[in-house]
Amino acid sequence: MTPADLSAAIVRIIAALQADGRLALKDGEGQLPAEVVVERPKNREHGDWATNVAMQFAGKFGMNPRAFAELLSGELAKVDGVEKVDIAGPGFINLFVSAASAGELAKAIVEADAAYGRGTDLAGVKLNLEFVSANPTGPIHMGGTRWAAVGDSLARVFEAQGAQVTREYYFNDHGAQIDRFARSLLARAKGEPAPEDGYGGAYIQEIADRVLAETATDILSLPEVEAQEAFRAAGVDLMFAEIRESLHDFGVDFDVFFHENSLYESGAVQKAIDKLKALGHMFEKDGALWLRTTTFGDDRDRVVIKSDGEAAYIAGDLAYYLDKRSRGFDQCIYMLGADHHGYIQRMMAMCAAFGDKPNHNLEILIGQMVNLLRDGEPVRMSKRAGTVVTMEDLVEAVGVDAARYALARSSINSQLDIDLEQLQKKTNDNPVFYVQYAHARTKQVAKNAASLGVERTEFDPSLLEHATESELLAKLSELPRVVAQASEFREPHRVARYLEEVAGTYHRWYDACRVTPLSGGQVESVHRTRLWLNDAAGVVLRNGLDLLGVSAPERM
RNA sequence: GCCCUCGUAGCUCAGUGGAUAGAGCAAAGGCCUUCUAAUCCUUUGGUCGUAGGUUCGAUUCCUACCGAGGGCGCCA
Repeated sequence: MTPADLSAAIVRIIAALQADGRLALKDGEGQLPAEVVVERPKNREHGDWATNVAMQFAGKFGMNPRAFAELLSGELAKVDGVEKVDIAGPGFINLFVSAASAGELAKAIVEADAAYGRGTDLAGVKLNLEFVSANPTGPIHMGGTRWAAVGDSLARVFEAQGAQVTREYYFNDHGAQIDRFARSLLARAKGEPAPEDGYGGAYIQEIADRVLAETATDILSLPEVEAQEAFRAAGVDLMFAEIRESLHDFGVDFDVFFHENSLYESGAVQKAIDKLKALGHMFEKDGALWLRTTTFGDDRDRVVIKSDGEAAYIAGDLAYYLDKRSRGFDQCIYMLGADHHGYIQRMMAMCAAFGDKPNHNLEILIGQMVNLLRDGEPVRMSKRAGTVVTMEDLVEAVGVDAARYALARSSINSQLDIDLEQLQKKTNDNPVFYVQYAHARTKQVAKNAASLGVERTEFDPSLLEHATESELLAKLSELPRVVAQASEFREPHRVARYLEEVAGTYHRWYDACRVTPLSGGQVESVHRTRLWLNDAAGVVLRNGLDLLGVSAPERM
């Protein structure tokens, strides 16, 4: 009996009561949702599970919540595995299930193994998830690192719901930003200081040196313009290779690296503009070509082709969106930093102008900034001074697992403070180790069990009657719902928070219940049965860590 | 001025209408001749920014205000 089972039972009961006329929806009330919320009550004395379904739906049937609860509870009490049903307060229905029916879950999880926690909410959906997308002017900084961790984890969560996900990285290697990068390389190669608006830092020196070493011609003897172009071309390649390598080492591999320029070279930008013209959403003014985004809720119209004939940034976005759609993606999700929140309206307007559905075909997730601290003091970062803390710096300081976990365990709506000093000094206090240790413990317990002859040769769930076993089973039952919610709300941090709860519940169980008998003791049914529960906890911890891209070590 | 996000324990953060608001860290104390003590247990710690409103019920939804960060280009 899991909460999902109980929820389904309640839905069935309501349908049956409607069928035999004991319940009737009031006029004007639509149909009821397919599932009802069954949760662990905060106070365990209230029961194993509780639902507020009576308070929510009684009105729709023209009843008061208590009476509705009475009607439901009579039927619920007949459900197999339900031991007792209480009604409390304004109409809470509190359910008590037998240890045997609750314990069945342990075996089910072990047998489902990697499939436990997966769902079908997004079965058959083709999703495009674009994240990081930093231009190759330097290494990935903390902001990009956060999106790499969160984005990849979100992709994994979507995949766990059956979606076919393409991880995509959009970049540009031309333009003002890149010019600054190229000028900085050139200046450094000549031994000059970084340009006023350029980039500093050791990586500029490294790239400049490598460009000089790996290029046959003597770049520095070329005319200024040609030299800069040589540094741009070679420097971008080297920088981008480094970025890809950093991401790969971070456990994030993109399916598509999309080059903005390809949209211009293929004529896709012109096609997108033509399409919008045909739809009547373009107009000319002051020598420029505009998209009338105000028709679709933007607060001002947007220039697509500037009066000097050059394309504005949004021109690429128009074509890029159409390209994604033409590749068969029903949903295109963009993860952007808070400094891009002003894009949302124009992007949604663009989506609507093409006749698509904003917030469905196009979805934008805005993530807040990462603040770096050192001993509680903000670290001032400057691209020019080269004091930017990068993905590699973070990984070097705390390792991939701790870095990904620290970045993925908080809501993207919140600014995140990362204190390098603290993470370096107190790695043992990092929550990721708490979770990983719990997983390692399940493995070592299983190993010890095997060596002492405790095997999963029998399973008697009625023996899982200790309070900590009830708690552990209840917690393990939540994984499918947590993953589904993480997917629905685009919030992978829910998985991390859940794992911390699982780890705590597991540790408490471990403290109270032994899988192997004390020395000299006989191996009994309860030991063999508990091994199933131990292994089930291991499966849940491993599956959850997988969703975060964090390793599940066998021992620590 | 307008727009977005945030404001919850000393710190970092969970909690998108339910019962007595949680975790980790920090502080104080307690358990290893028994499967991993990176675990566990106890204690201390709160005007959920402020003020209204919506309702059976609000940390959660609405409004205003205060505070923090970000954004309001024919830049990319």
